Amino acid sequence: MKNYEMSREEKDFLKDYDISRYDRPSLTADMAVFAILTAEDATEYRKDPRKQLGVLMIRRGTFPYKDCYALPGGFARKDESIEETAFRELKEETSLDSAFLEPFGMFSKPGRDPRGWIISQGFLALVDAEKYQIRAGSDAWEAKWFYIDVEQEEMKKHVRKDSAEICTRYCLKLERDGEVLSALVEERRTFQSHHETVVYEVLEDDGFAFDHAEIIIRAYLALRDRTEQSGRIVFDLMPEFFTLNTLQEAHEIILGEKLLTPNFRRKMAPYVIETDAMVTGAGHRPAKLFRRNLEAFYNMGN
Amino acid sequence: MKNYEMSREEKDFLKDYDISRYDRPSLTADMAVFAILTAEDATEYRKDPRKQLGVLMIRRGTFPYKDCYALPGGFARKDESIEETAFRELKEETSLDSAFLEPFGMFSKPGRDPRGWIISQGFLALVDAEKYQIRAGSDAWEAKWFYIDVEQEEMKKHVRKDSAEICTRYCLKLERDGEVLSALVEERRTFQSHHETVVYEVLEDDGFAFDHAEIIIRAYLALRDRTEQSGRIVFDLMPEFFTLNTLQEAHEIILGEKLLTPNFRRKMAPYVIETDAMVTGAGHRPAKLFRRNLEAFYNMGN
DNA sequence: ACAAAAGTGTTAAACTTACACCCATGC
DNA sequence: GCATGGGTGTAAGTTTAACACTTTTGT
Repeated sequence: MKNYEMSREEKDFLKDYDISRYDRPSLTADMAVFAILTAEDATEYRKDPRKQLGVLMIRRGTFPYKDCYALPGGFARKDESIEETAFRELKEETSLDSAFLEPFGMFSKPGRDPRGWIISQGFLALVDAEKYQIRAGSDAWEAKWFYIDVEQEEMKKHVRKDSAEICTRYCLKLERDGEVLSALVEERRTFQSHHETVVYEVLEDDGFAFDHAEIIIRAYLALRDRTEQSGRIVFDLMPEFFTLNTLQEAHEIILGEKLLTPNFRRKMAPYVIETDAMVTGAGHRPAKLFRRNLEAFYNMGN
Repeated sequence: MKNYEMSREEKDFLKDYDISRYDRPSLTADMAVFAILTAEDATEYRKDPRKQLGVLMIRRGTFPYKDCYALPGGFARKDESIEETAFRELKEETSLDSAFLEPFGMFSKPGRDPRGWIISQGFLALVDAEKYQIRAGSDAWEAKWFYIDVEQEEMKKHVRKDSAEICTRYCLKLERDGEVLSALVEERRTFQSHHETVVYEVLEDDGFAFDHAEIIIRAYLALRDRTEQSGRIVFDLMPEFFTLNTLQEAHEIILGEKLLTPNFRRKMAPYVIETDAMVTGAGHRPAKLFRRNLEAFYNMGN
């Protein structure tokens, strides 16, 4: 873009260029904000409170999907990139001003929004829930953490000579204060002449606005994928100082399986630095607090 | 979406809803189509022709960026998803009707297109070049394979107490029939309070339309990443029957390094099936032809 | 014969997995 | 004392990396 000189002719062309001749979509950013929440169970003697994955939802105060829950998000402006839209809207709607944000998918199925042609860039966002107390909603909206639970069910494998289809159903359930949202999302993974296409479809939906049930499932799968791959992403759910067991818990919650502590610690050792601080008063041996080892993060790439 | 019943009130709201009140971008899909090309060197006695990574470019016949080269791509229509746009445009502009297509990024920097607010979904596309002979262009455009070469230069690491920045410069060079396009793209990877943001900037540009130099670099990096991770993606560059050495060559070209043959073969063994066919007449020992083992591909996920 | 590429076997080092075990605290 | 979570060591199994070597062709 630097060395390109526009000719007189080209300038004239652009002056007369009317972009509104063509149909255009509206563009939005939707953020799936995850955090590790402590369940509000009765805390038994000496027993640590159970933790769970949470996702941030906003109750819609206006049509369409009034009173349904939607992901935080909003319309892009002309003078900003879509990443800037995501940051701005996150701050406006939830007062979160710093978070890990990563695009994970574009949602553009015709008919996904009853207001018209509206496409959305989905962002995966991770925050430390303790640090950010979500401001309660104004008249227009109300932000609220839901506990999220995803049940995965392998449906069927159609295998033929030169193609195959694998269907998986994800049963999504959000819950908080007696309020329950649920949905059933099907994933069809098709292999044809050896390459793969993935399609998602919402089969049932109770309480979600737009196609946000699908967006949440795909954000959750993206989070799980990234956690399996490197585990680095999980640090974005942690506060500045944390115990290795908290970190392990976060991994276990996302992956949905127990990990072996000694192995987990060895794997994480390069990414953390021990501090002198301890967590005491928990009814059992105090835990050392660690912090991120920044060097390990940026030395990865070589 | 299934179980949601619209109220009378909501229907009225939508009837009066005028989406054109807000600014809207135009939406395009741009495809970085890669293939392994055989260099047109003089073929020496008994020596296999050198191969190289190629990318498909289209010479622009109209303003803006007339006579520059752009990625194949085009505007989205109201009644299709962005994936459908990508397939349709690829077919229209290059006659490629089957390819691996994967979204790898959204490009929405303000000012990236002089015609106005135009955003683009980038797709990585891989094809077997031998199978698809690109049709020569009409008056409006001309599709052409370029040899692509990317030189990577680590610039600097600014490391401070709680943040770090790593700059890398990618020197992009496309070449074919004496025609040369080149660009210099800088990547700034910033670690702040332990999470990472990546920004790209085109520093120099000679012959590319729009921000397509950046799109090509990011597509290339996506391809390299996916190759490092699983290697499965490389099969999309292969014809139906191929030798293991061809496959290894493709890996080496993408990764930019030599691999050890015995190890490579062991790694690929589960994904390929031996056939009876052979490649003869090459002036050296004939090579067995293999084909993909479909089962291995879809069994990955469990 | 021999250059070029095709293809195999063998070993050491690195990493992963599994399990057994001890430690420190608050009630 | 003891339940609960915090924390370490060690051995077996698996994967990866490196290298040395044999085979088969066309001219």
